[in-house]
Amino acid sequence: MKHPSARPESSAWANSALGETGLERLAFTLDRHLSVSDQLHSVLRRAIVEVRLLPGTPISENSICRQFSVSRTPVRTAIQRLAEEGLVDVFPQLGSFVAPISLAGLQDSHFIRRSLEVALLREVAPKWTPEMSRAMREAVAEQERVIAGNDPDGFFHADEAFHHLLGTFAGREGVWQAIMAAKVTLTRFHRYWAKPERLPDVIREHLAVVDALDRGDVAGAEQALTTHLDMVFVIFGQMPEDQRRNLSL
Amino acid sequence: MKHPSARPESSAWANSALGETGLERLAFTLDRHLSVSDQLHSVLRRAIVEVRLLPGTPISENSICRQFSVSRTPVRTAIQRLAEEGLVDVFPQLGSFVAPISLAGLQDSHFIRRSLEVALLREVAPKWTPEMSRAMREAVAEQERVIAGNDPDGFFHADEAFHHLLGTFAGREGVWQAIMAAKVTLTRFHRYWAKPERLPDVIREHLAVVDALDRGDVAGAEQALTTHLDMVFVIFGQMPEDQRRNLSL
DNA sequence: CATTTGCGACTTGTATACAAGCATACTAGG
DNA sequence: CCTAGTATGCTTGTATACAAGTCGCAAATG
Repeated sequence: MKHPSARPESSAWANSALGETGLERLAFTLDRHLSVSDQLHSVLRRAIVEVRLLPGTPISENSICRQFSVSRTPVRTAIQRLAEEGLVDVFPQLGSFVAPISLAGLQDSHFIRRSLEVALLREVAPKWTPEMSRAMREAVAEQERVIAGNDPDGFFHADEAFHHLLGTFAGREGVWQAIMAAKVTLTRFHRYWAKPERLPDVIREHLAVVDALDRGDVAGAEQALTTHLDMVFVIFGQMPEDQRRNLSL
Repeated sequence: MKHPSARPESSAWANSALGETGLERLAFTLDRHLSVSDQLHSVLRRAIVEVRLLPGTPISENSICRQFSVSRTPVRTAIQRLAEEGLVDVFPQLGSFVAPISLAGLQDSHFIRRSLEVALLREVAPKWTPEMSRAMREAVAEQERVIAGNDPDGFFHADEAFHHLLGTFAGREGVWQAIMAAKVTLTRFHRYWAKPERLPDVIREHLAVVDALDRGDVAGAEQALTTHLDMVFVIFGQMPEDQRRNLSL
């Protein structure tokens, strides 16, 4: 057995064959005045979440050392943090690999995210104010602007900002951070298989939530938010077989 | 300024004055065949969660090195993991300290835990079976047995087992693990200020949930679970002022 | 006497060397 | 040709040395 985890033999290995580890694109000059491990953690995390590093890609400590001209210690620190977040699987004496996007993980991630966001919504609804409505509609407007610019990175950011407002309005920033941590797997999936043609629907679904809140229709808002979030499974169902193989299911 | 965090000048410092760091009781011979960092992480985590190490206690890497006769590397690894879990605050060039139990953290921890457990309950209720009922009542019976034996450690374990069943019945083990991670702050609080006289009430509240589920009364079960979990704030309100000072509020 | 300045003992961050295990490729033998 | 054993290069885990920053106390200075 190669190693305990199911590792896709797909393009991840091809990538690692031609380049160093598929990280050669991560050109990033780091500031030696700040913590090296923090910067490495940030760079690697973004690369994994944005699926520029496919699931199963080997993460060689030494390769990263050579690439950034630092010692193994801060690299190890960064990888250990990623492992703690569930983004990297470490197999002693074998290697470290970008964690797979499992169906089970996706379901757990979705369940937690949906439960917590609905709970936030229920807290916010009774205190709903016109200012909140304006702020959320502004966030949606920002999304529309970004769609026009064809900027996927910007859209994900704007989408996150919209949902973040729920946490802000509820006065529970800590809960939002927990949501962010839990929905990482979900985010990776969306980044991996996002369809631009769905973006207008996202806009509509977001507006449906705000409309219901404006009407004071708590149940309707909850329903709208739930169906919006559950769309990920519709998207998943539309994913062709060969695309699924790059995930571990 | 000593360091950026609010550190209580309470018994934590007294402890660190007389002993090494208050860790001298952590007599624990570790197995050199297993990962040293894993074992240290486990030992320290238990000590913090069970509040044998009070909030604010300094965690000196070198002290732990001397105590267990290992190098700083695995000690650092363990502490970094604890920092990632929010159990330790690390201040570069200053020191590492057992994280305070803040009121905000307590509220977030409670909110997440309650939201997720209620969500699990809603999933389980429609598929409720007599076998599930029996399993939960057995868990409660175990708690009653442990109460008689005056074993606080055992009670917390049995209590956790009861709630764990919800995750098991829902078939969402990953969600339960997230709950476990989120409710750490809550657990620390309960361990710090648990009153034996409340234990019979816990039994009753648990049974109320099971009774409602047996009746097919989903709303009632949800209500029972919510009030049970919300009891932590009643307990908090009963805590005398001088006891609160050991927490950072 | 009050203030400041420098020394020393701590802290965490980083660099490097060594130990131990696993997978693969190669070689010798059947 | 096939198989078994070995050698080599990889991986992570651990140990140790050094760098850089912070705090506190003590001594020197105004």
